Amino acid sequence: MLLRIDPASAAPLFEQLAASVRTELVRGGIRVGDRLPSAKEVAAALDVNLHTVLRAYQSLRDEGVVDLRRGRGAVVTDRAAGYADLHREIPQLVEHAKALGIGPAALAAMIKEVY
Amino acid sequence: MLLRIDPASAAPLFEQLAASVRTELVRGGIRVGDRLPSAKEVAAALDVNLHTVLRAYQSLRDEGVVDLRRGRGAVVTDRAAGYADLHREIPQLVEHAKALGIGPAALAAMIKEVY
DNA sequence: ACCTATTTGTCCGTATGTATG
DNA sequence: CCATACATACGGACAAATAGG
Repeated sequence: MLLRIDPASAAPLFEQLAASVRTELVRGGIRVGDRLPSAKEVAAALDVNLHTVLRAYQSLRDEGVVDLRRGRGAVVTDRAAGYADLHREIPQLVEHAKALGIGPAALAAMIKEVY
Repeated sequence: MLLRIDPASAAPLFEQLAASVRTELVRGGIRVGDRLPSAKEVAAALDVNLHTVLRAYQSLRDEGVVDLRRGRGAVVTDRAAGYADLHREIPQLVEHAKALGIGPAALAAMIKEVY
């Protein structure tokens, strides 16, 4: 599992952190039932404030992605299973696009269009 | 409009504040399109921290009750119209209950039961 | 067009409380 | 009982958007 933040990004740190967790869920680096590293650890590792990490975790909790409890930490709920599905679907889609000679920008544009 | 907090309550201050706003919406003290007092004002009036009020406002924003923007403040959205409906329905229900000789505790118990 | 005040947004720091293991 | 970890609240600082003069 690798949580990252981009100091150059304009996005708030806590959103970057939450997005990083979601990306790991899709990538398979974090799975249902896993416990996220404690906010304290993440804060120390990324050199951000503890509250910033907690806020990210709380937003994930509000989304239903993790179960957040005192003394226990943040555990990925089964409601995050959808991310694992994307974990399978996305590479498949990319392969199909490649076979058709569709580049990443064009594919992304199509996704946005449909969305 | 009268926002209140109960120091004796175990509920978090920011939730009490959000609840107080919702109550005012139901009571009719705040209506759609109204602008809530600035977080700074509320903080000073209730002697709580600015961040605590902002957190309450942000939770109301997450619920879609208010539109929160820098420099402008918190404006009640039309999605809060449901509260105004309760504003009409509740007194009506209470009147009917009174006519039937049903006390407040009994009525509340019925509400919980049905809920 | 400019400046200023207002107001929320984010981040950091500190402290204390509370549930978990 | 104790260490861990999140929950809340306070405080300070700066940024960014908005409104008004």
